[in-house]
Amino acid sequence: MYTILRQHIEKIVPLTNEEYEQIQTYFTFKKFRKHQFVVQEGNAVEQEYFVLKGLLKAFYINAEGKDHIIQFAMEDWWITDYQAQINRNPATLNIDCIEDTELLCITFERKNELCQAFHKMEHFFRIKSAYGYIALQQRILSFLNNDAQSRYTQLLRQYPALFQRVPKALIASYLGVSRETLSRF
Amino acid sequence: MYTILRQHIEKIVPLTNEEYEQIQTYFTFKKFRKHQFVVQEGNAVEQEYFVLKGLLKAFYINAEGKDHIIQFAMEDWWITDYQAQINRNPATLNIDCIEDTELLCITFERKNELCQAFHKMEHFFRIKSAYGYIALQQRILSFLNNDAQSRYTQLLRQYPALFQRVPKALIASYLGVSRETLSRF
DNA sequence: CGCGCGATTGAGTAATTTCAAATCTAGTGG
DNA sequence: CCACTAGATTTGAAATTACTCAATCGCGCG
Repeated sequence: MYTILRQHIEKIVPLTNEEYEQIQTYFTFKKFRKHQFVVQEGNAVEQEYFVLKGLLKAFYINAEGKDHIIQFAMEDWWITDYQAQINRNPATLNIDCIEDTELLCITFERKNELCQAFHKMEHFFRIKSAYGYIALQQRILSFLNNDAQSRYTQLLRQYPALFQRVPKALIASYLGVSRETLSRF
Repeated sequence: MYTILRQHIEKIVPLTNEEYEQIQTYFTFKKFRKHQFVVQEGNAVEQEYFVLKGLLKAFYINAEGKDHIIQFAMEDWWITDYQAQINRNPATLNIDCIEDTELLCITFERKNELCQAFHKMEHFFRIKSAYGYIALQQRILSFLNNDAQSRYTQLLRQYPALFQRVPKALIASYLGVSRETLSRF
């Protein structure tokens, strides 16, 4: 079922009912509760996740024990430790749930099989990756170009929904600013 | 022939001679000289570029006229203003040659046709994009996690070749540091 | 009421920027 | 061989930005 996944895919490639029927079978459903970890540093990363409902963060904990948020993911977003997954390394990131969350999960192998079986899906993921790449370029640009304050207002403009759901300390971590500095904006 | 392109693709998908023969025809060859622009802000971005030889930089010029380097590209790398290309917008980036450069060029449409005709190539570009995405995540992480100095030494470790070919002012621009600060490391 | 979490405020400190000037280097022409 | 120039790099000093640490505030919930 999961019409949210179907709609998400169909933004890029149209699907017949039969195709979607098939595609769906590559995914498994899983529920997580607030504060629960989906990926944990040091462990193998088998799956990639599509968010049906809820909110997660991916973060890195550095040598001094400080954490930096690399990515949020809410409904309609994909998330995992891609670096670890592709290279078959243990995770360097942690991913946990900021809210109760429902995910569709697909393993690296199953995703490859899916792409092999459906050229359409290979296309879909190629385009998705390209959009992801562009989004990260924009984020890098905002590091290069803007000071903390304008990164903040820019994020506020781009994802107002996030600010309703996430404590400001996490926003600060995502922007690379201390929470004190952020609260002075 | 362009064996560098073939080898580059074959790091991810094996090709028969006939396949490569075909694939090659989707690209056109073009030479640029040092300081020449490949993409210019405000213009349409038709092509994506694969570097056979030489060195380029992609940069953004902000309202105050300062420029920030988003990407370097040397042999074996792909470059264009992806944001502009995918969304059919005028370029917001500039790309110019730091050295005399030889490129293989492919238009957005031809790349799509190539991916349509060769599932293998769609796969290739999906994997390439994923690696690109990961690399940008790492770069963001180094903005979040490290101060300017350790970003510098990290880059030095990762791409020593770059430092032989690029003036330090450009490295500074890439790292988001003033050239004066960089020269004090 | 009081606890706990998130957010804010203040003060001192560290990192980086800016602007200006000095130095270095490679290439050119006399 | 030398003087000269343009570009790149370095250095100095003041100003700015953001950080850290510590304390305080505000609010919802048991």
